[in-house]
Amino acid sequence: MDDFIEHLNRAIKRGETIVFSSNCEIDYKGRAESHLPDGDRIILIKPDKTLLIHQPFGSAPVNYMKAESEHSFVRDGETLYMKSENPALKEYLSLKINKLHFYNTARLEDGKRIELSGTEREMSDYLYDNPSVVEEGFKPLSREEHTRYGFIDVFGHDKTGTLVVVECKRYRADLSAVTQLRRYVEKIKEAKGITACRGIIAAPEISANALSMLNDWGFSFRHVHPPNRLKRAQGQKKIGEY
Amino acid sequence: MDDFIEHLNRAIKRGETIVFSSNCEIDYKGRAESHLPDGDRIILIKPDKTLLIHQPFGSAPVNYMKAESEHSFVRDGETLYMKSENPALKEYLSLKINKLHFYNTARLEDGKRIELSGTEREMSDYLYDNPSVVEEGFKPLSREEHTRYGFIDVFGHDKTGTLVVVECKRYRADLSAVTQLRRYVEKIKEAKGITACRGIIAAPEISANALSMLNDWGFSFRHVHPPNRLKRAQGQKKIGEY
DNA sequence: GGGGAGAGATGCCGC
DNA sequence: GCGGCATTTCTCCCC
Repeated sequence: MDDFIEHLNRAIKRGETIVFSSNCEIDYKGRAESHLPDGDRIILIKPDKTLLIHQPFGSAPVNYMKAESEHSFVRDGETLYMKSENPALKEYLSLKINKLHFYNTARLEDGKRIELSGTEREMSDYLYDNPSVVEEGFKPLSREEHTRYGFIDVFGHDKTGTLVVVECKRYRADLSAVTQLRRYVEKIKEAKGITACRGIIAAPEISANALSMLNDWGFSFRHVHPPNRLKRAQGQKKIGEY
Repeated sequence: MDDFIEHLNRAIKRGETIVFSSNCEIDYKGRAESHLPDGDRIILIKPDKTLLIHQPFGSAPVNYMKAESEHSFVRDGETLYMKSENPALKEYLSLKINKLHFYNTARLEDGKRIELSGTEREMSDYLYDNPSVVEEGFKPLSREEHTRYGFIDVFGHDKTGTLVVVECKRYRADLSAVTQLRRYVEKIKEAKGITACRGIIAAPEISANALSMLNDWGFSFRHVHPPNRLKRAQGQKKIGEY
């Protein structure tokens, strides 16, 4: 066991990535507090000292520690533990390893960042560049306009000169999207000292309750889909072509 | 390579958990669209057919597929791919494996669920059971009261009989917490046909802008910490005791 | 580092 | 399934 401990602690120090699977129990204390009784899990320690613990189901880690934490394998009698702490964040985690199923360490290198398309940001760019999609005669003035009470996706005026706030959602707009829009419209009215300012939600869908709230407050809904405009290298295979 | 493909495809079918590391390129198309150039990553396939792909930094997976997806290893000439699809969600992912660093498969069993303490729910329970923490003379009427415009954490009346809506936040309350509170207060006034209803944010902290907005609307802030009341088995070691 | 908001958010609970 | 919302949210961007 001591050789194993020594090997893994050295791998951590070297900045290697460590994956192992074990039957374990987990205690965590920090922003919240948790206990997880024994079961089989996958544990991942990254070079940036992020720790992730996954159960064999679900997308989200059941426990984790943020980057810049400190991890070490220690023994207490015949029992093996992995202890993690992040003193700066006052977060602590203890993993009691009942049985080790497998482990691997490797020096991994990855300097690339994901290119993502179909975001809300692209949607507001699209509306800024194609204002008639919002409505005939719409003239955009700014994107991502920052106010002290939040920032506005697209801001402009309609064909009559009335100011318009557009809030984009890439999926279904909900109640909070409507209250968010309302907050911006009120703030614009206050800041400009005017009483007329329209509000528009631009999204592919809106929930029934959100639509009803939207109508109550005199705002309107515009059916818009987020664009997909990911540029791929010439000749590269597209998904589904295999 | 064919033996490897056969081995992993069988492991998937058997409901084993698969972890491997490789230099790879990733394309995804579904709710959004993404491309990630070559780099070293960790890939995890769970028995519930969740797929997670991690770069050697950060907490969140760079790409993933939800549970109930279909995964298979295939070769195209001398190149190895892992393809995933979720027809129901119209999501597709392709992983081109340039070099395999290591892999493991194992049958993992875990029926336990995490016990978590320090949540907002516990905080509203605490205020419901200890109303004087909200303010002297506060009488709670309900918790998690569901309205068509959202549900209210704690609802009651003060010592003068005026209705009170309490919105809890386990960490720092922000602008959206205040607009959320406002939505409830307005809805209560409308539903009950009254003009007097107070609003209180109960949280350990509140941002300066949120506090200013809170004051603008005549609401108030109550400094409250979320309780930590995780019950541990008698005699079990607490964290930090090692 | 705080503030504000999006996310391919995920997960939970209620209807 | 949708709806509404918390999350040890995480991540990004801007001040």
